[in-house]
Amino acid sequence: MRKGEQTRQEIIRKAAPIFNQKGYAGAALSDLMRATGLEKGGIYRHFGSKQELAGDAFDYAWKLAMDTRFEGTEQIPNTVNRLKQIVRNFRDRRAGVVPGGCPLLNTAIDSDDGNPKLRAKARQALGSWLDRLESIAEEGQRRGEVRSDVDSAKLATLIASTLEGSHMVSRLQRKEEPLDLACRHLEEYLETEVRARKSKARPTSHE
Amino acid sequence: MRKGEQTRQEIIRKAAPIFNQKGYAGAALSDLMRATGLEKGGIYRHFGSKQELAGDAFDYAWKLAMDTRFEGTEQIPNTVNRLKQIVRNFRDRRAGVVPGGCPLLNTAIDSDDGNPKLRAKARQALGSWLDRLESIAEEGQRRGEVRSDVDSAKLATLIASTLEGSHMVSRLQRKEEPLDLACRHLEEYLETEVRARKSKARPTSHE
DNA sequence: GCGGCCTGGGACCGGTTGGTCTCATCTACT
DNA sequence: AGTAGATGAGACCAACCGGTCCCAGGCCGC
Repeated sequence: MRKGEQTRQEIIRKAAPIFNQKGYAGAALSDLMRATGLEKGGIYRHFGSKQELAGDAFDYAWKLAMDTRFEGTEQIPNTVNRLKQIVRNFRDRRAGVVPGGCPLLNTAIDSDDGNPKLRAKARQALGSWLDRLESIAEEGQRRGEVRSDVDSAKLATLIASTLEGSHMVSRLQRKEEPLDLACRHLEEYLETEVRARKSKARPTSHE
Repeated sequence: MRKGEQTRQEIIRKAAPIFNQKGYAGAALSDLMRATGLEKGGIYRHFGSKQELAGDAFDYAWKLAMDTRFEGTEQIPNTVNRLKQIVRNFRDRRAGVVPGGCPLLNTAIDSDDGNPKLRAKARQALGSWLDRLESIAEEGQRRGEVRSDVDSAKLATLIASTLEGSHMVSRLQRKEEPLDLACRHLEEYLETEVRARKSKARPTSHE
């Protein structure tokens, strides 16, 4: 049972960039065969359908993206600084991740009309991302680092939306500026509208 | 020569939603045949290839989107108010436009890897949008309605990025909130960081 | 090291793809 | 009204689509 699972993972790894770049309909079995070096039968031994493989490939790509975006942020003590670092990670650590841009953005657009299974996965992925951002903001409120009048869920949505939108623009223009701009905008917003004013709140130790 | 052109436009009109919803690879000739009520030969009489039709369909969809987004804004005298109305239009006037969401967003993602012709069209479309926003901001600066330290090009990019990103999130979640949230965020930003303070500047007549 | 199961190759399948071509018909100009 | 050119139907095409299946060979537990 070992070798098979190994091959399965390898197929997912090799297939993920294909789906991420060409979309579900655009990624032909022949593309996946070339990328994996396997024949059709070899692939279909491990997956019931193209759809199933696409789903697993998305999960793989998204996990990688999430890990990268949150990498090295857990140990940042101040929650606002942590959010700022997550924003910066989104901008800076795009290398190493699955080629083709953000899997969430790609899959959301690709599956928006006519692929409910993949759409559900994208939706769930967005949810997991928002939840993580939201819980950081909530933690910040409990610790007095984030203003109490901030709506954590809305803040999370605003951050994700802004990053994804500017990511799309950056990719279309093939320049960093739009994404960089959005990051700086978010950082300033976090600093001026989210971070609690220094007051009677317990002194916050900076990063 | 008249009837032919008429049919051609009709094909574009009917094809645009198909391409916008299913993407280039996902839109099959058979889909276009069903939508137009024409046989393959009837379609190919007017277009040299699927690609050419897709290009024309995108142009049509984008023109419609732009017209809708700027509808009724030209006559707003104050440029900051005009920008705010454009933001609100993006949120409110999505009905009537080509189904499937923003053609720019869809085509940008769809063509990002492997369809240079469509990608160029998307890029150009983004450019035309940014230019229009930018020139409004510049007009505002000339008239003292927009702060002189605002970078018009960056402002345009920030607005477009934020709207597109939240539009994607709204479509994925199938709820208005994220887009509405982003709009309010942009409106507040325009009000507090872009609009010139009331000072010695000539008194601005409000909408 | 033997035996059985797991694995992957590749022929094969019906359907569909984007695209071409021919020809009857319809349109529009004179 | 006559006619020449514009138009659209639909048969046809090779290539390719996602998917199935069987069998030879490799892997692994005994």
